[in-house]
Amino acid sequence: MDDLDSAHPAGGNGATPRPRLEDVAARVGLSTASVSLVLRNVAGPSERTRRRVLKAAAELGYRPDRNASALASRRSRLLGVMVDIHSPFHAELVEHLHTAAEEVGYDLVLSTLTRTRDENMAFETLLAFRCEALILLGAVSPAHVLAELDRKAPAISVGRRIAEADLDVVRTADDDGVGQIVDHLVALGHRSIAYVDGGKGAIVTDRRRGYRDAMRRHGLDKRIRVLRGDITEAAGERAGRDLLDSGDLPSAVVAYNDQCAIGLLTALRRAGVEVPDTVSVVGYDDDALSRLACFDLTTVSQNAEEQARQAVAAAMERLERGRTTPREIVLAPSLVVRGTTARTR
Amino acid sequence: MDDLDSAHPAGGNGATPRPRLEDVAARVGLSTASVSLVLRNVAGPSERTRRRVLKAAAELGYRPDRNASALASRRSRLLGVMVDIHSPFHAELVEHLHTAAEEVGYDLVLSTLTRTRDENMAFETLLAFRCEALILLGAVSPAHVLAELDRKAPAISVGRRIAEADLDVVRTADDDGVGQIVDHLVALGHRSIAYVDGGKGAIVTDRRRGYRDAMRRHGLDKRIRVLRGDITEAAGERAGRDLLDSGDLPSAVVAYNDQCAIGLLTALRRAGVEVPDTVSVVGYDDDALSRLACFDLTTVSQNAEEQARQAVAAAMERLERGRTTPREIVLAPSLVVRGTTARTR
DNA sequence: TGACTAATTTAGAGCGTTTTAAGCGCTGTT
DNA sequence: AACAGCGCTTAAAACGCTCTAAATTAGTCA
Repeated sequence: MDDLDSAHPAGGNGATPRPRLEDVAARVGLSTASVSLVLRNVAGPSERTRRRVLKAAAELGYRPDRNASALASRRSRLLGVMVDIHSPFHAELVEHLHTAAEEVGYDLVLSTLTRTRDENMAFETLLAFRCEALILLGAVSPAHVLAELDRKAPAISVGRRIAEADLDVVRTADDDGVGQIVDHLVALGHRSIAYVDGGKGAIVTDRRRGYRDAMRRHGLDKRIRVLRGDITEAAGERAGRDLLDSGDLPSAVVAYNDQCAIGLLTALRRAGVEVPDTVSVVGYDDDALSRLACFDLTTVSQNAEEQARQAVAAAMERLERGRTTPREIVLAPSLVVRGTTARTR
Repeated sequence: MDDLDSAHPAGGNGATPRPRLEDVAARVGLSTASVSLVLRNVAGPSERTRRRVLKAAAELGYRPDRNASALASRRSRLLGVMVDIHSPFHAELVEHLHTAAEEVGYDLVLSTLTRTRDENMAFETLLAFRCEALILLGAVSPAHVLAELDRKAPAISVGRRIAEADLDVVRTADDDGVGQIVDHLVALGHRSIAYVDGGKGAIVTDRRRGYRDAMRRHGLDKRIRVLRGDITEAAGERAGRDLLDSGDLPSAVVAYNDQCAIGLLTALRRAGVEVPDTVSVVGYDDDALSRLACFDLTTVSQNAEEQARQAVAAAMERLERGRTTPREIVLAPSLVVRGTTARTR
């Protein structure tokens, strides 16, 4: 609207074109092949050549073109990651995926789920980038869709159990996690421990089972008490009110996740119930909320770093060592004791 | 480790190679040029040809190769976005950037900031992908670094005022936002309104100025009261205690951001001060926290959607209409009234 | 010195697209 | 008769890199 109207298709500003391999080569009087070798750190070129090439490249501000090199080498060295950009847990996973991928010489392409972008779109995007393997965080697509995707590029599902999955899965043992919570509470002297359920899905089932099994293990079969709940704060509040109304307050409550636990906490405190003095509360996920000083929630961490490492490792096995039979990697979650659990009085 | 050890460089599983343009062309007995035209929806090919090509492409499951097409067309149709993946506000921006970019036929590449990836790395990554323009969310690099980057590819800084910036900037008027808060409080009858400061930086200055100016505008010069604070919950708690200790509780407190406001809220409530009955509290940012039922914080929204739209629009002006002189786009933030503000008694 | 080997270097053919310019068999106009 | 134009199609040359195979140079030893 302001200045020259000459079409600037891809320049923006009248920038000089980026230097190419050829420009670097011309500058040192070598072939592009040699320059390519030096820049990729391949054995061959002499020490003297290396130095000269590196110097020239630096002077020119040369920056290799991913596209061209991917095309020529038939390797994109890209790992596609599907994430829910609103999830703090995914954020942490991505952080560790980055470092794990970097260590093996790969770069990440992120494709986010939004209100208008579903999982299929994310898959399309990642495939269009010619990612060599796909890491799917919290994928909810049916098993056969994932299996089909896996046929186009090795896919690894992180964080979700998939029955009869025909692809790699990396996850933590949710039943074990809840088991650890119950153990912790029992060790603190609690016997009357209630559980607020999640909505539905594989994870929900696993965590509930973890609660039941642990209670039985401690001989507390009769004290098993599962309240209806969901993954939201609101559901936690409702469960809290239900508990208060019942007139039979347990000494500890375990919630399906942190959000729900926080709702629960709010409801209890509002009613004048001291946490953890009167009732202990535990969540699950160790999300950012639980760390806030005003909640300081005891919870279970899903061990993002280890899950990320394993996911990348699984991708490498498929990509570089040709593994074809799917694997399921189940990690142990770890209890994070904070301020909402205390010894019974 | 399990099966065949034949190298599978980029296949993973023994997948059939992806169909190319040539395969589609062969299937309908046309040249790749025609197929390319049809697939890109370029005028020329006849209706009959279009149908046949589309059918064949669908049957083969053809998916164009971004790399090859970027290389050939010298246009990547990619917008690079630098984000802090841990920021909920960035998450929202990204969501809207996606839809805005899609509308103009561009795709997004995300490069995230982590503990081990600084802004320079993010820039490198985005440039290596040959992004046509860069959208930087909350960039803190010095102005000259950003200006230099802008020379390599049109760059747009979102959310941060940059003095003497030699690149496009999209942001909201922070002083105006705080001004709106003060107006709201005054309208509710408040006169004694304190402000808890942030740490340091351009935004902090703007918001503090907004507070001061608004107080003066309402003839409340004498009531101006700025407390030391920071961007954390802990800082908010400290400020809350300072306020309580001072023995001179204002009827309303405005905090630099939501985190700080929540700390403040916690400190006040813990001390038995009713919010909003005795003291009103306001935050800034409208982040996910403020919406939680247990806080229900009155705050100011930065209008992510509009900022995202403007950022993409600015990029398009540079890319497709050749604008070269930098612009600064300042949007008005909007007050979100929730439950922590009330009429004075 | 020449023959032979080892160490470097490079020509050139792709990679899967886009794009330019030319070509198809016509009709219509000078 | 020459040729410009029609609506469509296509051959072939890029794009910036990698990689194979072959060429060149340097080094060693009799």
